[in-house]
Amino acid sequence: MLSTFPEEKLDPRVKRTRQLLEQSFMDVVAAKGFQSVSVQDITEKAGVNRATFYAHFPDKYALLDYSVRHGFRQELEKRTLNVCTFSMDNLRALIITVCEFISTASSHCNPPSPQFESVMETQVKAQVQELIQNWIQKLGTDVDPKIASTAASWAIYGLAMQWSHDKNKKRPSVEKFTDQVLPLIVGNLRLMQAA
Amino acid sequence: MLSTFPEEKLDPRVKRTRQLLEQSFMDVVAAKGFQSVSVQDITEKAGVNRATFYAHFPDKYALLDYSVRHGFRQELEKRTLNVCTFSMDNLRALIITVCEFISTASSHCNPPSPQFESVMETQVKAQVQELIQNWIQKLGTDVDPKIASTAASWAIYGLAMQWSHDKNKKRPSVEKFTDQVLPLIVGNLRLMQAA
DNA sequence: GTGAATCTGTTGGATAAGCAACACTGGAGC
DNA sequence: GCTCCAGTGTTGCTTATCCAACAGATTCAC
Repeated sequence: MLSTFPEEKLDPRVKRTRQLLEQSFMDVVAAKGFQSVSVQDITEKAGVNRATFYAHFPDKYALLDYSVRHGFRQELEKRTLNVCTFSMDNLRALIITVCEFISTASSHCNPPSPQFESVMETQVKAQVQELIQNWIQKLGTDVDPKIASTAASWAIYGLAMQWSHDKNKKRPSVEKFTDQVLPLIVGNLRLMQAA
Repeated sequence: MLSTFPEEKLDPRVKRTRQLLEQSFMDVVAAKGFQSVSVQDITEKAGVNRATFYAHFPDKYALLDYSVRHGFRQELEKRTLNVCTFSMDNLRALIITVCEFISTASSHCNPPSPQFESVMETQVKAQVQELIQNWIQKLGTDVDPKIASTAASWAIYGLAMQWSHDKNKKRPSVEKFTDQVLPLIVGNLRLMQAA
């Protein structure tokens, strides 16, 4: 469930440590790129013991996973998309969120890394799919939630990816782009009646 | 000694906790003033257990003490005044530092509190005195370091206080004010030959 | 005044984080 | 090939922090 948060009633020390590691991770990845970053770099900058890192994550890939998942979830929370039902506005907001997240996230990894991009794709798509599936289920239509949400999440991610990697100086704003592709996604969902 | 820092080789957890408490303390004092702030307010905002607070400070007054002392020391470090010898420029920088510290610090306590002002006066004067005494000793003049530094620190604090509480719209800039009072302080020190 | 509520310090036991070692791996330079 | 070096995981023990509970103290409403 996307709306359940097992990390709310957590030992403050744990929350603190994860937050320090996450922040440090983003900083140091922005500075050196993901590949050349070591666990030592991360823990040193975070002021956290290296052994403590391994008590939380098996390796730096797990931290990458966690950071992306957590970061995107926070973006959803910011716009309360994690606790809402389907509407045209919410779908629109979701697409914008994905576009902006991909755009800022990939610019925060220098040099860019395939690992990084891959993890981002997996995590973001999974959460988008889960969210949309939840929307559909609450609507109670005859559309298969699993199928439709999968199609939509892939489509959204693909489009967002294309937009965020568009180097053309005439690239439309997120809002313009989203309004352009919105009908397409709705078509995927076949939920016109609920808009 | 002002240039010794017993808090450098400290358990990271201790450093972290103090920093969290200090930051939280400043935030919450800015919001509610010093008097009406409770230890609970501070620890809650800091995400630190209340029992941990008492492991570091006997009460909120001790934290006030620590915060002011530490805050002013950091301002000195920023300008490397803690590791230098006497010069006209350094004395000038010191006076400016005191003016600005008093000014910003008292504006960060709403409503203003006599307790707060009193602690600030004690801590700042003590550090200024210690620093100037150190300067004089390294010069090796025939001026009594203790006497001269005491006079100077009181004078500087008094002047800085007057400047920072000056509500007149024609109040001079810190630099102008400092240049105006600088000869006066140098007179106190009788160190003209070293300028 | 009386009770309710809130804040204060303090305690004992549970748990996370720190630290200093260790053996191991993989790459760089020679 | 070889050594050297830097990074990786892992471990046993120490220490700081958390937590729930406690008995006063203070404040406030009534």
